[in-house]
Amino acid sequence: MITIDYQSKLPLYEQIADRFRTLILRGVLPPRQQMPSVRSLAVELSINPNTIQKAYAFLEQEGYIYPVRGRGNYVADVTALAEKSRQKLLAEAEQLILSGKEMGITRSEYISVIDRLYREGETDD
Amino acid sequence: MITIDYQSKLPLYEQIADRFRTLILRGVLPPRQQMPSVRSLAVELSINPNTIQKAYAFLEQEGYIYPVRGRGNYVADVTALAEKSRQKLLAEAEQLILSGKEMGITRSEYISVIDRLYREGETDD
Amino acid sequence: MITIDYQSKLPLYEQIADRFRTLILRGVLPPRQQMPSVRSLAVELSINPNTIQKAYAFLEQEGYIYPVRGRGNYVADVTALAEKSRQKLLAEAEQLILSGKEMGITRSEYISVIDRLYREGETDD
Amino acid sequence: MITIDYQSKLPLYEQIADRFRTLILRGVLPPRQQMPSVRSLAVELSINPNTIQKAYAFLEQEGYIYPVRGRGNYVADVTALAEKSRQKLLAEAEQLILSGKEMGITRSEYISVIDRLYREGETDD
DNA sequence: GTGGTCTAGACCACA
DNA sequence: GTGGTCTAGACCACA
Repeated sequence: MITIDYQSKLPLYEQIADRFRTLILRGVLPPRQQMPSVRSLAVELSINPNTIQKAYAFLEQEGYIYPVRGRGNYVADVTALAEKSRQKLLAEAEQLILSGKEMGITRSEYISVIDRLYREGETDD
Repeated sequence: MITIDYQSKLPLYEQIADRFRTLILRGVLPPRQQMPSVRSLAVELSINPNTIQKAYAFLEQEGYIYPVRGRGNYVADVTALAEKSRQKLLAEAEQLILSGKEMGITRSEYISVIDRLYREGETDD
Repeated sequence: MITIDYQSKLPLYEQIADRFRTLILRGVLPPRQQMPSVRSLAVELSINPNTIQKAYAFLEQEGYIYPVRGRGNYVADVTALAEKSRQKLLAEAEQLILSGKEMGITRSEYISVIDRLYREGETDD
Repeated sequence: MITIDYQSKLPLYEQIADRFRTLILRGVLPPRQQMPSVRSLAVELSINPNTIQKAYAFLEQEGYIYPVRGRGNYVADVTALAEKSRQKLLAEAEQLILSGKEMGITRSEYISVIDRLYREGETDD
């Protein structure tokens, strides 16, 4: 479920938090589901429990999970967060596309990238 | 020409290198133009010459600038680098768009963003 | 393992990087082995940690070592680099031999040097 | 006769001295021939006369040229130097070949390089 | 404990 | 004046 890339420039705790954010936003981990315990995950990934703790602290602070005294952490209801995350992605894409425009990437190039990514038999639109 | 954001998580030398990369790729700093001297820029930005030095070392290593003994650093011919940078931007955009797709952003949403950014009287395509 | 020549014209960081390159290419430092920490090596060689840092930064950039967050630097798998290094040595030898030819060194002189160096009971060929 | 490579890591004065050493050792500039004047060469190469001066100072100190008060610099008789230079080249080649041996370059590889370089219709041996 | 960033400041080679 | 190297030392993030 969680994989660590030791070559990555991202710190471990951020990699872990990122991964959980995605899993939660996509509903793979649904609301009210229990998160793996800090210790079990630390063992599973062979990393320091402090690092897991730090990732969970961020997730809690952002509203992705909530702790239950003596029982562990649980996935929160993230409907609001999902919308916020969507907006953030769109804003980032806009920035990137603008940079590309300045580097000479044309409208058609972007359109064809989008068409390619949205093809594959799906009808997201 | 160069501004420093002390709030940013990016190290100073990287901010400086990033900024110069953009200026060079966009042709604001054309090939063979002399770069500001390490010391003058250090004074101008009120940061340590070592930090400028480090930024310049990266730019040199990446092929954006070249040193001339006893005279300073000069902007290199970056046609090849520009193409590489374009590819990188497209790849990043692809990643971002894919994430957006997973978060429920539709094809039309992306298309309308692109249309908006490419309108403005220009005919890049 | 590492020695510094203060008479040399080569900067310290380059001497250190050179030495490690050799040790790694020859397999004395095998892949995945931990490198001495920046600080311990600085103490051992009585030079500034920044200088070691610089040497390590080069080695990393060249692919000889890789950093692991919070744990230190480790020797990379350098099979590809070894081949590249071999090619470089051959090219340098070619240049040198050509210069020698121009200075009147004969084919037999070179052959006898090679025979002497490759004798010693070994059968590299 | 002399070309400057501004990309080279070698300082200009060393490039110039190197080039003259080669020309003198090969007899292109024979003993007692006058060297180009410092000023004329500086103009021709568009570099600072101090740099030429420095190159000539090294050449004089090594015995390749000698100054005649009020008349300029002249090529010295370099028979002895040629032998010394030959020895140096052989020693360097030996070092390089040894390194190559350690990197797995075989005797045959070296032999074939030498054969290739000494073929070309010449009979240096 | 590990590396990464940065400052202040010195000293040097080169042109 | 130009960059390059190095020291001493501080401070920080990460594991």
